[in-house]
Parts: sequence; structure tokens; C-alpha cells
Amino acid sequence: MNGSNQNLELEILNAAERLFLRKGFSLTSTTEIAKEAGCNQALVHYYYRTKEKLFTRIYEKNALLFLKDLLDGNRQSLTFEEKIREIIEGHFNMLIKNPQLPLFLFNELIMNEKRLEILRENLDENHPEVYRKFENELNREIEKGNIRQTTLLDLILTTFSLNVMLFIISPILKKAFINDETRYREFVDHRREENVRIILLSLKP
Amino acid sequence: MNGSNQNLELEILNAAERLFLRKGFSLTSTTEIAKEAGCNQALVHYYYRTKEKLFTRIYEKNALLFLKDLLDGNRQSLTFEEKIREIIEGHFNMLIKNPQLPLFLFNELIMNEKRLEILRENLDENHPEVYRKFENELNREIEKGNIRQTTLLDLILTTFSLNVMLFIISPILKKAFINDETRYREFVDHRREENVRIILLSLKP
DNA sequence: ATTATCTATAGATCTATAGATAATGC
DNA sequence: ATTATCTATAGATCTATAGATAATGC
Repeated sequence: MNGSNQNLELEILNAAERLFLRKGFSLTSTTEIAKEAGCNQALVHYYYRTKEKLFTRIYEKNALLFLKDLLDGNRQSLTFEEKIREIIEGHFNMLIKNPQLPLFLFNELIMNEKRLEILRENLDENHPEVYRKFENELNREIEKGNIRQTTLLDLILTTFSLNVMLFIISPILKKAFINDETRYREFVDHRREENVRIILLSLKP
Repeated sequence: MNGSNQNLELEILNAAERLFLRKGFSLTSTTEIAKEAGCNQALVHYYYRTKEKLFTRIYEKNALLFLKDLLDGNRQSLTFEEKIREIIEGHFNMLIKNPQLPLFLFNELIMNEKRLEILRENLDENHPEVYRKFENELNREIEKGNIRQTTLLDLILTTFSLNVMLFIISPILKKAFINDETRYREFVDHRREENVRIILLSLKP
């Protein structure tokens, strides 16, 4: 309903994104999307044909957002440890901007197996070289004895776990433990540092 | 459809639980529950009145299962470190038995704020003493200098994150990284040990 | 008599499309 | 002419209930 309607097609896409992210595919109706976009329900189908197609488009966009620059390695002349810190913090900060993203992606993936393909494609398309490059670096550091024996998968999973779960659990945190908005933000900052610390510690030989 | 129908009321509850856990509230219809239970759709409402009431009952049961003995401290004469290991592994093993639990609980919570109350009640009812007791122990260990300065919330969140995320992400893991079932189970065992290791390390002064 | 089970249906969605009308680009 | 927008509606759900029939407990 914002953006003064001069481009309804886009308005519908944005309305759909807001609603899908908040309530998921099955609880969001095209009627509701139309209402949120400020048009009638037929228009939603005129532009995007089916609810499924509209959803898939939004899911793809967000899967990309979630996976891109996960290991974005073009942070030049840093030590390996600094690089890891950058990656963890970068990922964490992306989550601050998009806190509903992980639950949305994981959940819709469970509800419809087709969506796994979208995630997988995005993984395949975007990263193989970046991955390989980072994995090589990791292995070099292990050989040098700077970090202990481990795998890229373990490192990614640990980072993912610590970073993502904070935001998945945040509704509970906010209402049951940290009701104050300022204290919540302080806690989030604290956890960013904590996660970096935990991961770096876990890599020590 | 199992259990040879002598108790349809229970059969319906079980069918509903299976479906709700797999597909969530909104994608599961009472018609489908009836079919899965091997009866007609009216019976579902006869026994449980509304879909919402039926769902709430199942949600409560699973919230309890998820939260109970999280810190169950009656593991007698162990050192604090051994106790922490027991807690982490106990939690992890509960997740192995109920891998769909976390995503189900978190997701339905987002979809309907009312469900937060159920989680909160379960937290309040079950734990205050156990929490306090464990927190005291934690603080004593900190004073003694055996572990570094930290809080119970941080410790719980870290444990939660590392343990739970593995199972949330496991569909992706299975289809995109570890296709072989045996290797997947090995990886799960490996992560249990890894999580214990990471958490214990993070507590060192 | 009471409880369990079934059939049938009202009423409320919701998605997708057909067909009419208005706006825009030549 | 073509594209955008609207109204109206078909057809497919789905939940909840009414009312009939079967099974069970005295």
C-alpha cells in the first residue's frame, strides 16, 4: 500500500514478500496479498499466474540472499583468523537485517520438498570456487599447525548454528527473558562477539 | 491406521500428531487426519471439538517433551564438567529421537503468537528450581576459577544452537552433502562429540 | 439411555479464470 | 491495439455441526 501504486506489479511482489515471510505460504492468500498491495485479487494472478509461481520467485530471491557471500573471500590481506572473524560477523550482520529469513527458508523447505532444489541450485551456482578456495586455505592452516584438524563442513555448520539459532529463538528470548528492546540489542551484540570467540577457540590446535 | 482401532479417540490423536509434526497446522486438514486415523471426518470434531483444540493439545505435549529435563540435574556425583557433558549429550539424544520437534515448535510459534504462552508456561512450571540450582553451581565454578565468567543464558543458548541446528538443517545436509544414510549417522555422532568439545572449550578460563 | 460412529450439508474460505471496461501507446 | 485493471463466478477445498443409526452398558 506504499509506493503510490505507479507500479502495481512490483507492489504486489513486495506485499507478497512481506506476507510470505511473516506467515508462510499456506497461511497467506492471494486475496490478502491483493489487499496489502491495494488492488483486487485477480491482478495478483494476472501478473504472476499462480500463487506457487509468485512464492517460488520470492523464495529464490531470499535463498540467494541467505547463501550469497557466506564465505565471500575477497577480503584481501587479512590473516586467516581475521578472515574467519569477518565471515562470522558478516553472516551475523546479514541475519540482523533479515531475522525472519532462516525460519522462513527452513520451514517452507520442510513443507515442500521441491524447494530444496532451489536452495541446492543456489548453492551450486554461487559458490564452488569460493568454497574450494576457502577450503584450501583452511587445509593449509591445518598443515601449518595453526588450527586443529577439522573440515570446512564442520566449521560452516558451527558458524551457522551459533549465528542462526539466536534469531530463530529471538521471539522466545524477547518475550520470556529479555523484554527490554535496548537490552535485547545489547545481548545480540554480545552474542556476535561470543560466537566469534567460541569458534576461534574451537579452532585452536 | 495402526493399533487396530479399538480406541479411535487415541488413534485420531496419534494421526494428528504425525501429520501436524510433518506438515504443520495449516497444511493439515481434519479430513486428512480422519483418513490417516481410519475414520470419518466428523469424528475428529466429535472427540476434539475444533482443529485448534486438537492442535494445541499436541503442541503442549511436544513443548513439554522439548523443554523437560533440559537441565535435569539429578545426575548425582559427577564433576561439573561431566555434568555439562551429560546435559549436552542428553539434549542431543532427545533430538535424535525427535528431529522434527524444534522446527515444528518454532515455526508454529511464529505463525500464531498464542503458542508462545504454551512454551512459556512449560518453562515456568517445570524448571525454576532446577534452573536456580544449576545456576548456583555454575556461579560457584566461576568463583573457584574453574570456568570463565559467563551466564546460564549464554551457556544454554550455545548448547541449544549447536545441538538444534544440526537437526533443522539435516534435510539439506542429507540431500546436498551427505547422501549416504550410514555416513549421515556417523556425522551425527561426530557432531555430538564436537558440540561437547566446543562448549567445554568455550568455558575454559 | 448413553456413547460412538456415520452421512450429509451449510457456510466460509480460497485459487484461478472469463469477460467487461478503462488506460496507454501508437 | 495492447495492456492494465475490475467484477463476477466456477469449482475445489475445508471446518463445524445437525441428525440418523449402530454399539455398549446397565
